[in-house]
Amino acid sequence: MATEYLNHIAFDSVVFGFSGQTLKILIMEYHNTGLFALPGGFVQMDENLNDAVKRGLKERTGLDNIYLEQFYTFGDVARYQPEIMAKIIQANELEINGWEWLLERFISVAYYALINYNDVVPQPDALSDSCEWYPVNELPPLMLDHAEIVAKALETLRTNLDQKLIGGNLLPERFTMQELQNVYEAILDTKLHRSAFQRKLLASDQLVRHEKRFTGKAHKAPYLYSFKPL
Amino acid sequence: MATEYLNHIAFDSVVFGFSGQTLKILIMEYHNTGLFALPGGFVQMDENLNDAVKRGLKERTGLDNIYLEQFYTFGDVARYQPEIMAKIIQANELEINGWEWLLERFISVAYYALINYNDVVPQPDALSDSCEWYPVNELPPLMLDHAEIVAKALETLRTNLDQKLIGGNLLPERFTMQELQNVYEAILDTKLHRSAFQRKLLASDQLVRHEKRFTGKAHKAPYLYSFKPL
DNA sequence: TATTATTGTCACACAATGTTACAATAATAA
DNA sequence: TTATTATTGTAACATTGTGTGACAATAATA
Repeated sequence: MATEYLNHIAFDSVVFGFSGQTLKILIMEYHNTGLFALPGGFVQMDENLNDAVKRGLKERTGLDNIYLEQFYTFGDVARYQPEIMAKIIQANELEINGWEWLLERFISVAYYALINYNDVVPQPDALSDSCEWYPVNELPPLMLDHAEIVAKALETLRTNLDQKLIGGNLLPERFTMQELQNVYEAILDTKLHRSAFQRKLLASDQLVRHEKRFTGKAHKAPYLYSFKPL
Repeated sequence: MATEYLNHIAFDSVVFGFSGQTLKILIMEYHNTGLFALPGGFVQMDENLNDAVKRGLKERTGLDNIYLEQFYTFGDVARYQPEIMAKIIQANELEINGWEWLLERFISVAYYALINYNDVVPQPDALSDSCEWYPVNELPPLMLDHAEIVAKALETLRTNLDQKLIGGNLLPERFTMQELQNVYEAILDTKLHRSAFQRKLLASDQLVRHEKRFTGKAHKAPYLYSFKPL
């Protein structure tokens, strides 16, 4: 059991979703410990690192084909705090035998994922009570260096926003220009000019225009768009 | 001896230098094997990952305070090829006892470094014949996935070129605009327009202008510049 | 003193973006 | 049926950034 994973290597994932007007991420809480953490996991002996992360996300979200990007590897000695892992193991009333490898030092490769909020019912794992969405600026205190990991994920997401077609992965297949702008504004944490935003995205040749969406409100109905397939 | 390093974790560094008109990187060759590799190393039990990389670079270049950036972590199963490590150990006539940990699977965290070519006399280590500069587009065949690592380093370097003050780290303290443009052209592998390049860099407010450099040639002498300290 | 090669800078064209304005339109109210 | 309201799609203009070419300044040589 313990020996099927590569020692000293872990991964953590920052799973972004968009709901209401805010950017959210998935956070897990361990049984009876008050400890909050990013969903993560370990790499099997015969498994590619990237595949391990996909497997972990599938377990938490049920989704395949998730947009996923590796962004940094955290390897400070300060993240070695065996007391915390011991606490988690004890809170689950597990025999410490067979779990000693969890008490050693880990280097963690961090990924971020972008998913459609509505496609997912977050699933906790055996060690955790819950796996829930939290707005990025209302996170509970996170264990180890997980707050730093989230900060770096956000930073990377922002700098990648214009290059990779990030916006669409956080929305349903079809969306209005206003909805897309809301996603950009939530990620960048700034207001954008409606006119310039629309012009820029239409000129970028990434979008397909579809039918209008009639919401019943007393104003012009917006077109729906989708991202062109690669 | 073997137990002082974290198992399964390695690092590789792509060390960039600039000489003549070309971008070069440091490549090592192992004794009696014909194997070429990036300089790398392992992480001690009580050492930060970033510090391990700095230590490794210090051994190869003699330099402290190197500009260093982590860019990706390589974790495919395909990079597990114990025959190759066994060949290196045997070629050095070492007892296999005590080196078994080298025959296991490794995940490698990759960094790139930017250094002033003239400050360095590359030093091989105990296992290697040489540590030498190679132009980036005239590399020997590299072992494992090291060619892929170099490709990704170059890609990252290019996208980071305008944001981080990369240009200066590859040159002496003071340089001419033409020299700086040569660095940019070597990194991007394109020709740039002299006038636009000069205007852009002067407008970027990163440079300080110093005295002129008189070379003895029959034309106007260029100003010397340096990057403003952070 | 004229010549040569290179540098620093300007001028113009064109593209991208910030900013404002306005017509089109879906539902409601008169 | 028509006016009203809120929002959308797009055009217009200003500002900024970059591609391109031209030109005067200048360090050494003929």
